[in-house]
This record gives sequence, structure tokens and C-alpha cells, in this order.
Amino acid sequence: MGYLMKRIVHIMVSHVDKRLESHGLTHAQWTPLFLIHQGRASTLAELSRDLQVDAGALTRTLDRLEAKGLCRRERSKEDRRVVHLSLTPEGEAATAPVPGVLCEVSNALLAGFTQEEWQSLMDMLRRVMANAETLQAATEHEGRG
Amino acid sequence: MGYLMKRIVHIMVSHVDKRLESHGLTHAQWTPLFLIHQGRASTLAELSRDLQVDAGALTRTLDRLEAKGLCRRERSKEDRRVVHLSLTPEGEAATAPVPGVLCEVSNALLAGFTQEEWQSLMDMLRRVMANAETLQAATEHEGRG
DNA sequence: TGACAATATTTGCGCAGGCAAATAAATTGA
DNA sequence: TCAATTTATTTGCCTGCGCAAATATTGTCA
Repeated sequence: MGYLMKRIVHIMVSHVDKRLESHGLTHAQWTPLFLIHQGRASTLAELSRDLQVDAGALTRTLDRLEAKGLCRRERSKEDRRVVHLSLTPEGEAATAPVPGVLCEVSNALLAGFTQEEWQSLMDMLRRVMANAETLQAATEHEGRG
Repeated sequence: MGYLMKRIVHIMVSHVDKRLESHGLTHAQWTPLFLIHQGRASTLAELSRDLQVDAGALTRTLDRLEAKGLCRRERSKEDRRVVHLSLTPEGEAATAPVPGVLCEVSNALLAGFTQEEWQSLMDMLRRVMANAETLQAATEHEGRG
């Protein structure tokens, strides 16, 4: 099962990437841009939590995005630890095709599925996810228990 | 959906890794070892095809495994391009706990699933996989068609 | 046989992730 | 107020992936 899911995710990601690479964006790059665009994150720490990606990795990804002129960093004045992130007009333009591509690829992968089947798949995946989180929580404080 | 599956795979992989890290093996390392152990692959090219991983990446992974004394490389005599791979006794020992851990984690993730539900989930994943492969094949020769 | 294509492996380069340590700034508590 | 803790960000180091180019070797075909 793990093998199968890994393969699906891999193909899925590489497909979305292929559609977006004309804009020079990789998966790891448009994901943060998109969250910023949606207002779901405005700092590195928020991105790191939302995406469950290491903060150090994100720092470097943002370096690249900033170098490409797609986003800006601005040191906060209220809390001088945090850096506020925002998109440049180019950044906004680059994220524009993202929702369409995501939708397109999702539809292609779910070709032949009825509404009920899709619902059922999502339900089961959510249950697996819940189990995974339980397992993760259990492992975090192993050794005392 | 992509988000959900990606997260599940991520947690799954990191769990298996955590159980195996006492042996000093990462996911990217025990996977090739395991295939060699099972006789499903005996050359780098076979590993690359089976795992759908870049050959260059595998070369370096095998470098690390060889450095750790877990596998051996031996230039073939029939076809002097290929390098035959084999496990050392240490390599065999390192792969021993793999099936058990895989099984354990699978069971944990499928907790609460009936046999029918599990079948149904696998069926749907296989259908998604088939769609993904179709999509991939279609994209490979885009522009003519 | 000799040019040409296909295959196996390696290497260089850049992107990206995880972990740990270093900084800097804010918060908490005695 | 001041030490201790927490939080945000950055940097260094290593693993790992994908792409492209280089090399060596084999197979094909005129």
C-alpha cells in the first residue's frame, strides 16, 4: 500500500510540476507562494507549520523566490523576530495558474470515479490519516508509557 | 486530495524510518537493500527501473551502502557494462527487520478497517494509479496529437 | 568491418529536506 | 529587574533526487 501511494503521489507531483515549469516554478516553490497568496501564511514559521516542512529548508526556498523577484521579505516592527512575506506582482502572476492546474490533474486522476466513490476514497484516506497521526503522537513520547 | 495523500505518505515513511534508524538505515537505503535481498534486482539499472529513481541518485546511495559495508559491487564478466550487486552478511542482517516493520506500520494505519474496506481502498488506489499512468503516457509525447 | 544506436554506470550541478547549532528578540516568573 | 524559557529565523552539514553530459561497452545493420 505504501508503495502504491508513494508512486501515485510522485506521479501527481511531477505532473503538476510539469504543467507549471513553463513559469519556472517547482513544487517546492509554488506551494509557499500559493499559501501566501491565499493569506493562509504570512511568515516563514506559519509556512513551516502549514506545510510541515523544515524551517531551514524554507529559508533557502524563500531565498530563491526572492532572488527571482517573486516575493519580498520585510522585518516586522511589532515583533522584530518575524519577517513578513508578501508577493510581488510577478509572484501574483506566477501563482495565478496554480488552482486551475491542480483542478485539472485531480480530475484526470479521478476519471471514472462516481461522486460516491470519490467521497468514499476521501473518507478512507482521512481515516488512514487519523491513524497515522495517532501513531505519530504515540511514538513521540515512547519510553514512558 | 493530493495534500492528504502526500501527508499520509510522509508520515508513513518517517515512521518506518524511525523504527529502522537504530540500524542506521534511511528509507532511501534499506529500499535497495531489500530489493537485492529479495532477488528482485541485482544491478543498478534494475533498481532504478523498479524504484523509479534516478540512476545517478542510486549510484551515490550505493556508494554510501558500500562504504557502510552493507553491499558489494562486482563488475560483470559477461557484460562488462553492468555491475552486479550483492549483500554482505551485515547487509542481510540489516534487512532482516524490514518486513516486520512494514507489516506493523501497515496494520497500524489500517486500524479499524474491515477486510472489504481495505480491498475497496486498494482497488480505488489502483484505479487512480492507472489514471496517473495514462496521464503520464499522454504527456510524454505532447505536441503531436 | 565500421558507423550508429542502445544500454549501464558514473559524475557534475542545482534544488530540496532534516537535524542541530547559532542569533536575536520576546515572554515568563521569581 | 533579571535570569530562564520560548519563539523566529538563519546557517552548516549531510542525505537524497532529477537532469544532463561523459564514458565504456554491447548490439545492429549496411
